Amino acid sequence: MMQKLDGSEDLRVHRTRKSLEQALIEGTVEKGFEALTVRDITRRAMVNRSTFYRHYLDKYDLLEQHLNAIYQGLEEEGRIVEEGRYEGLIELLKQLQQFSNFYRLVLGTHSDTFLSLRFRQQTQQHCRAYFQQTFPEATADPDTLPFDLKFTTVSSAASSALLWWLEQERPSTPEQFAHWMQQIVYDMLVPTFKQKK
Amino acid sequence: MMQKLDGSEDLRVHRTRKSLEQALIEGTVEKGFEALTVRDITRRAMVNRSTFYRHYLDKYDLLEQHLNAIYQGLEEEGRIVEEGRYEGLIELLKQLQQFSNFYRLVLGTHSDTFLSLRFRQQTQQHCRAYFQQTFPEATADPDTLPFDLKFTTVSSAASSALLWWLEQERPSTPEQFAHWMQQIVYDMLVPTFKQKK
DNA sequence: CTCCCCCTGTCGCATAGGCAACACATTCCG
DNA sequence: CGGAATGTGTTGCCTATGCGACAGGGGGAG
Repeated sequence: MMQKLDGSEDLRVHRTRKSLEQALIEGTVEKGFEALTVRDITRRAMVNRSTFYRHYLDKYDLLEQHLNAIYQGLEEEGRIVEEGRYEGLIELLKQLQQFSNFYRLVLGTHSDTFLSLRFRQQTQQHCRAYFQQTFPEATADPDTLPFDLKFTTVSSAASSALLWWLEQERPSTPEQFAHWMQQIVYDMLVPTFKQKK
Repeated sequence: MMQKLDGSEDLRVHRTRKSLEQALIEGTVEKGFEALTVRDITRRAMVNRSTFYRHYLDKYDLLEQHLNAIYQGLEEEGRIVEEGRYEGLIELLKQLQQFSNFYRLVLGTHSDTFLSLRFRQQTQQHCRAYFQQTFPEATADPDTLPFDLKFTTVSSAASSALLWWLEQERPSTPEQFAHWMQQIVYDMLVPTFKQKK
């Protein structure tokens, strides 16, 4: 068996997954997510179809895992709220910007209902994890505003901000926008939690 | 042993070679061919360095094989001179156009001497093979203009035309330019060979 | 209805490619 | 000068991936 538990993957694995994600994005832009078949994806990625199934259950699973991966930088770099430290967020924005065609499809109002639903779920889930990690004390404390309430409003605001940014004609740089997002989130959180220190 | 002699490669082989060619092109554009190391190429291609050496002797070999591959469509599709049949040429032009940064470096007057020399050699070699195949009778016939003379002038003209096209600010479409090239080559060849029929 | 075509998942076997280590050359810096 | 750092080629072993075949499942046209 010998499961690899450390983060260092075999280079082949890394390359295969990246190719498939790339092919998913391009294919979705070209003919839409629902019309896209596993064969389409693997042909484009130059990966054998059987290999696809060694990594993913189906195209939905691929999408989900890809969206998960998008956020990992955020969690690793962390600490949006602290001074000037949001490299993770900037990485995320760069990824979104690079394939903005795709993510506009995923996020946008005209999107496939499945896709947009899934994306919002992912967004919320990751925001939740992030905030629980950043403010562990807030989760349990009954005196403050209910954690779930605060979390819901913040992640909703963040989603809207992202969507707004993606749909701009000439979007500002990831760095600039990251700064704005940081400010928004900061302003929302400070009144609730900051004074406790 | 069991050498694969048919054209159908293992998908992995195809993918690996494509990745390495792509990395060569991008790397050359970014930091120049001479400054580029094998490590650079393999890192960018997400291919292990040892795998590189299973396919190529060194970066020069990679370049040479890549340039060879570029022309294969020409030889397979063939028949530039015949009516409207130059799909191979169009494919070639599309490739050149897609990475015109790179090929301008390779072809251009300011290019690295090794690169430009190698490219011109390749061009001549493929032109020669092509013409020998298209006009097999001309090679031996002592009555016509010497084959080598004709071939030299034609391939030189073709190289200049290609370079001209690559250096245009707003180049015409591959289809349009292919048509022009066909006309040039046709006009050069017809007086010599066509009347023999 | 059947036939045909393309899709999905899954399998066993063959192999290309990853990894780690090697000797050796080179540059560069104290 | 000497050694750290980085590059080139090469090797042996292990494994992810390709290939081909399979059963099963829609749909579309006769």
